[in-house]
Amino acid sequence: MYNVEFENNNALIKGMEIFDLKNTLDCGQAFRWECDENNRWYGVAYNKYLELEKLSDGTIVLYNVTEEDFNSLWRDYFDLDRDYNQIITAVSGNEILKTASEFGKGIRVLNQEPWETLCSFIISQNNNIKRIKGIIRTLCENFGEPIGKGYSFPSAQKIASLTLDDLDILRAGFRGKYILDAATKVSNGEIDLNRLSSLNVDDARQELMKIKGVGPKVADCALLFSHKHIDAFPKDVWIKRAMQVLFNGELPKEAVPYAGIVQQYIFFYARETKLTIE
DNA sequence: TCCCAGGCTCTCT
DNA sequence: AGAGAGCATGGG
Repeated sequence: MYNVEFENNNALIKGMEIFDLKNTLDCGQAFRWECDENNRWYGVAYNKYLELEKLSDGTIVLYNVTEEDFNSLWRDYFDLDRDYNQIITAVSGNEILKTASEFGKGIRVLNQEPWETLCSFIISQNNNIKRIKGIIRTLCENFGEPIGKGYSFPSAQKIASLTLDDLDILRAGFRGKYILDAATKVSNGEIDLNRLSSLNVDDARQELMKIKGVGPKVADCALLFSHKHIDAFPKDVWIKRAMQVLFNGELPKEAVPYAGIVQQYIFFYARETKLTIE
């Protein structure tokens, strides 16, 4: 499927056909990756700074990573061991899914840090991606720790120690109180994020919805993007529109086993083609 | 200027 | 259970 070579402190991923950096890192599932003028992506995840790049021969280079970090962190973060070709083939029995998945081919669903993901998607509600990124950047710059050319995402404990006034700097509006409630419940153990991947998706969703400002959409994003629940299917305004226009409101049966992955293809397809109801 | 954004809470039927 | 207003703020 792919193989990895370690050379000069870099990890070279070869033969990884399905891995488009832009479509993966800038498709709205993560908000903190940036690309420099040399087409090199950089960011922080799980308190580690990383730079990465796709070479012209298709090799993906992760710069300055140990074999240990690659195997214990980045391999899972980038979902490298999932066979996306198999999924695309399986859903292509439906013509529209074939089109959407070919269009978004190269997207990988990341396995992100649970608290960061939950907090980020709380911020995302009734908001646009540009402003979501701005709020999260301000949050990290003010309350996280510098790492490389970036910042760590502040822990739930750290945020729980702040007041609503402290969060004014974020300009997050009504979401401020939701961020604090989430931080409090996560840091005092009322919600155990590490347990969610072992629960069924409905129980896990209910657990997250104990937090103020967390409804089904935000919960499903957290479950899909940081708890390996590919059976979660977040329904935002784009997906609702696309489902109506493309599928008459019902997800094709081919997609059900891979609902979360397919959701990303549909979301990407809908946004990139500026899908509207006509 | 106005409408909208990876929604949710609260209230009223 | 379901519908609808209100919400903070800034992007387009």
